[in-house]
Amino acid sequence: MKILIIEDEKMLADSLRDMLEAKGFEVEVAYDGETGEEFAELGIYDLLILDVMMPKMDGYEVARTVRARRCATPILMLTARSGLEDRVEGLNAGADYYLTKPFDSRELMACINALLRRQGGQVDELTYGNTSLDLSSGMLICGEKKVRLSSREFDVMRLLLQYRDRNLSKEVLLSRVWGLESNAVENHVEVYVGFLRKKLQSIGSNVRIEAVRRLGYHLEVTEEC
Amino acid sequence: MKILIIEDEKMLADSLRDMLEAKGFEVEVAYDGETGEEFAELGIYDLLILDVMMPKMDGYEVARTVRARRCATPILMLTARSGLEDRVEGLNAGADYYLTKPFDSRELMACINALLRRQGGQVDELTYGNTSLDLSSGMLICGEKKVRLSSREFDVMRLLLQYRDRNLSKEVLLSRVWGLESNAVENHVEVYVGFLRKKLQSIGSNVRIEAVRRLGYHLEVTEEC
DNA sequence: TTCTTTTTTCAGCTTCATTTAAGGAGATTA
DNA sequence: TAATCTCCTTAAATGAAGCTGAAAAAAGAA
Repeated sequence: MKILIIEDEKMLADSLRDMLEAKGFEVEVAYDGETGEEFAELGIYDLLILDVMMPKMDGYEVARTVRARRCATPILMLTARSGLEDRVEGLNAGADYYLTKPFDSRELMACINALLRRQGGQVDELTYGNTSLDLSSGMLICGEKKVRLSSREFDVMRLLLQYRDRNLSKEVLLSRVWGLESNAVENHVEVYVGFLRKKLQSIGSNVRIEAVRRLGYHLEVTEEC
Repeated sequence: MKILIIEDEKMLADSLRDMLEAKGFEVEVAYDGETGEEFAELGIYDLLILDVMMPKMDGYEVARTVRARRCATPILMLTARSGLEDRVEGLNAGADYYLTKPFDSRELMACINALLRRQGGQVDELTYGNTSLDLSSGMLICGEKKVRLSSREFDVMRLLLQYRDRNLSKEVLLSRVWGLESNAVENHVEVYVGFLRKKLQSIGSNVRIEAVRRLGYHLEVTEEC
C-alpha cells in the first residue's frame, strides 16, 4: 500500500511518515502543493494525505486539479481549520474524508483503514496453499489459472476452506450444502468431491481433498520437493 | 440513487428523508437497528445513513453485522456522541464517514456526495473493454458506433458496469431496476439481458454478459487473438 | 386519433448443473 | 480366504435455469 503525504510543515510530514511506515505502508512525501499534485497524478498511490494550508497551491486546489485529471485516488484532508465552511469546501473539492488537527493517531489510522478498505475493491477470498476461492465471482484461482465453480461445487469448496484442517463429515456437508429437507444421499458428496478434485488439478493447485474413512473430508497441501 | 436511513428518532428521520427526497434521492427509513440491518443486507442501497444510539441494536453493531455479511454499501454514521473513542469505534466497525449531530445540511450533503462519488455516482461515463455507457445520453458507445438504450436497458447495463466483475443476481437486479414492490419476475431480467446482448453485438463490442447458473450475471471482455 | 417505441407476457426450446445408478478398487473385518 | 464396507469413477437421465422470438399491452410521440 503506497501513501503520498502532501504537507509543507516538514516536522509534521516527517512524523506522519514515520508513523505510517511503522504500520507497514510505503510512504512518499511532497513538501508543496505543486509537487504533490504532479506526484498524485502518477496514479500509483492508494491514498493521498493532503494538508489544506500550503503556500502557492492550497489543498483544495490540489484536490480539484487532481480530480479534474480523472485521478480517483482517495483523499484524506488534514487541517487546522475546523470551520464548517472548510469541511464543506474540502469535501466538495474532491476529498473523501476531512480530519481536523490536532488529530489522534488511532483516529487517523481508523480513517486510513476505512478509506483503504473501500479502495481494496472488497476482494473477499479464502486462501489455502497456492489456491484461493474468490467469494464474489465464485472462481477458484491458482496463480494465472482460474476455473469457474458451479453453485454446488462452490458451496462444498467454501465449507472445506472455512473449516480448514478440520474434518467435515458427509453428513455435515449434506445438511449444509443440500439442506436438511433434501433427499440427497452421500454419493452426492462423493461425486462433487470428485468434480472439485478434477478442477483443482486442472489449475495446478497444490491443495488436495483428503478422504478419511468414515470421518469425512479435509484439505491438505501437498509439499513439492 | 437509493438511500436507507436507520434512525429511531422519528422526527429526525423524517426530516432527513424529506430533505434527501427534495434533492432527488429515493429514500427508505428503518426505525430500529434490526429492521435496518435486514433492509441493508438486501444490498440494494447506494448508501446507509446510520444512527449510533438506538435501542436493542446500536449503530456499531448494525455496521459490524452488515459488513460481516459482506455487504459493501457505504455507511455514513450520524450521532450525538462526539468523543474520539466513538469516532474510532464507528470507523473500525465498518463506517465510511462519521458525522456529529447537530450537523449542517450542507455538510451532510457534501459527505453524501463524497461517498456516492466514490461509489460511481458522479461519473458521467462507465467504460469496460472497448465499450462505454454515456450516463447522460444513455448511449452505448463502441468506437464510431452507438446505440440508444431504453431506460430499463440503461438501468440494467449501468448496474452491470458499476459492479464490474462481480456477480449480480437476478434478485438484486430486479429490486434495483424494477423496485421491491414491483411484480416483475426473473424472466424480465433474462429478456433485458437478451436485448442488451443484441445491442452490444450490433455495435461490435467486445463485452459479453455472462450468465452463471444460480448466481446471476456479470460482464466479461472477450479476448481477440 | 394513429404510429412508434418500450415493456411485459408467454410458450417452447436449449443447455448444462445436478442427480441417479452401476461397477470397480482398496481397506477392513470375520 | 471371502465377505463387507467405504470411497471413487463414469456415464447417462433429469430437470431446472436460462434463452429466444413473437405477440400483447402499455406508454409516448406526432
